[in-house]
Amino acid sequence: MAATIKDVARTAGVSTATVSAVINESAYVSPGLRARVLEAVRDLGYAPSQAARRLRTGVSELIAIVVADLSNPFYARVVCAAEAAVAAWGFALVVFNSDEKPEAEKRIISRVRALSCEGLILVPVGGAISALGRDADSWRIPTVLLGRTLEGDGLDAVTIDNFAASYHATSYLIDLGHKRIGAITGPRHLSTGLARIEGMQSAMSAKGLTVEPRFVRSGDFREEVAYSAARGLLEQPERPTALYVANGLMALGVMRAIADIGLRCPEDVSVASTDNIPGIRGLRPNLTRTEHPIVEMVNEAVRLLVDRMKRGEAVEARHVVFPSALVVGDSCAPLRA
Amino acid sequence: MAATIKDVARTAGVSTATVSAVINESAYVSPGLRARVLEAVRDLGYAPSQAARRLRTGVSELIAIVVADLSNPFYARVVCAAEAAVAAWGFALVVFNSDEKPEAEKRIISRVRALSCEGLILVPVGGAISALGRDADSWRIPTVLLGRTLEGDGLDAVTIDNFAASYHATSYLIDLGHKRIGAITGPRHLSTGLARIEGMQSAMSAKGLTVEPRFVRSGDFREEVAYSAARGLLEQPERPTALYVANGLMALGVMRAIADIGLRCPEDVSVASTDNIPGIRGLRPNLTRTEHPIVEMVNEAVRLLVDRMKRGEAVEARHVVFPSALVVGDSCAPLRA
DNA sequence: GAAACATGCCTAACCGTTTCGCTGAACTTC
DNA sequence: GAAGTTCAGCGAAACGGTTAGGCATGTTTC
Repeated sequence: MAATIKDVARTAGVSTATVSAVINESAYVSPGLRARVLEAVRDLGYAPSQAARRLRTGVSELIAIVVADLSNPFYARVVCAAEAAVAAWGFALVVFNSDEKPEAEKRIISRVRALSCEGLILVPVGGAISALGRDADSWRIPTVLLGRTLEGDGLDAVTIDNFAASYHATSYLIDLGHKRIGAITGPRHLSTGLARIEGMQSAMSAKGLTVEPRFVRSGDFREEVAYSAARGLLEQPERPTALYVANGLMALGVMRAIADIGLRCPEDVSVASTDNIPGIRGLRPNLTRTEHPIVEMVNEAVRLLVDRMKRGEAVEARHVVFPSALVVGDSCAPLRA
Repeated sequence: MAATIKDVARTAGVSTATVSAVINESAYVSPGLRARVLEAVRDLGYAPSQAARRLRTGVSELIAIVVADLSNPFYARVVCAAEAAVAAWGFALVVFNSDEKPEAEKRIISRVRALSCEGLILVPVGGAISALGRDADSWRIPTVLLGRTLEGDGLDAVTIDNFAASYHATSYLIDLGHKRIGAITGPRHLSTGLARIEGMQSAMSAKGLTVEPRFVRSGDFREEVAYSAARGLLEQPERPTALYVANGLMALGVMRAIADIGLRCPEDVSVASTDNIPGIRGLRPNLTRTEHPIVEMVNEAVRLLVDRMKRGEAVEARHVVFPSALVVGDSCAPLRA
């Protein structure tokens, strides 16, 4: 078995209290003993049992993150950033994938509670609210929503301005002279999906244009469906001259579809999209897209979460919105007369 | 504070042992008492403390994964697959990123132990052995190595045949007539890095060719260094006509470098690489590469790990090697005379 | 020089479970 | 009806830490 504090105490010839004091630097210990203790710790490869410490002090050093689609490189980056952010606060990160399934999300959240995680970072898919427990008596794990919001939840949230992101990307296409602009959207039932649709439509009507339904296909934020949708869209007799794609993963599919059909980007069709995933920089042409400050978002989310963990339900729910920046590549060309 | 098992016992007028028996269904309890206990549980809103349970039973339902570079989409996929595999066995996954730093890896491993994770999936960077404790008396967490191996560790491992992968990719280039073949390699101190170098060299010498040192640059398996290395390599007065790149992330950088220099792939330079990351399919030209069966590998790793957790050190260390498949794209062209 | 205080470490109680061994009652068996 | 068997339920000892309180020392203060 692993070494315990008693083994260390015995080896160093001191009491467990002294070992504890050395480990936690919670009391003065003379240099001599201190050195002996540290040596014993090293020799035995001792690491304090988190379970015991938690039982006594009430702190588990676990924060859970539940993402909606771990196979999406965007969320993989989120997890990467979260691991770093959480580690900086002294926590370890438990990762779950709800795979966009509300039932899975519910199951996961009760599991998170059973594991006595101290906090929860949640990219919600919709099944969450009831699972989190809105009843007054049932205890809620401190939670921060990431990327997407829920209606009337009273939870802290960190998002980006999705409306502005798609508005800008679409405006950019319009300013290049495009009028027949199509879209591969995300699901309407997600706050991100909806806001990006609305942002695009707003940009269009602001310039007196309309979005033709036949130029719009709804995707699921994943690559394969977007690929087929793009093929369907672009193989019509009359096709849009530009496309707004609601996320990066779908943009990969769209670019592949364009190439497979034998069209050229940007000569035949301009493409702009939202969100940043690794691999998108490898695309040729270089995709014009709005990028999200993932690391900053996640850091802020963890900051809010840790604060909430400390202060409990006392504080009002906070909602931090990050701006996204338009990164101009060469996937968009002016409309040819 | 939350109710404890003692509160429940007192309320129901039974002992804590009985409450425990009811909760866990670990022993027969007469219907009458059982009902009283359940009622008390409901009234008090009692939920067992996982921490106490963990301390007592030693089961944490936690498996840790430590990857060498979480920002590499390849490992992000590994984590994704691991989450699913581990969940299927009833565990939750704690994710750590050693960021290719041996000291970080050491620190993380003692943390894994402190969290009383029951198993460890490790993509080692080298600092691991001592941290895992090779002394007979110090307790080792059940561990399976993934992707990379360590010398004489006696640990279970799941890898791919890196030698064969680079051998095949290189042979493919040679068969197209290329003779001046360059390489962007991984670090020699990693088993993957070394095996891929050796596989390439073997393929070359098997066909009577030699690898010219000036055509080789060593990378770090990341994009940026590979980008610069490729520029350096290809901007020489005399440049290689084909390039073997030791992983997918570096391939993204290389393709970007080729485009930025103004060369064309495959007309001016052919490229083949190893390993699969999402986003690589979006590349144009479509990259010729060897792909790894990530999901199968990870599933096998988890299977080995769970088995090891059950059987202890009794079993001999097992090493499972997966083959990789050459996926031919259009990033390689026959050498022009 | 005795009282008061500071220092440095130890002893032991406690956190909330699970679980082993035990008790006494009820039920068989001859 | 005494001895042996079951069996539901209990008491208490772990599990591995933290920490309040205590106890020898050594040092200051009048």
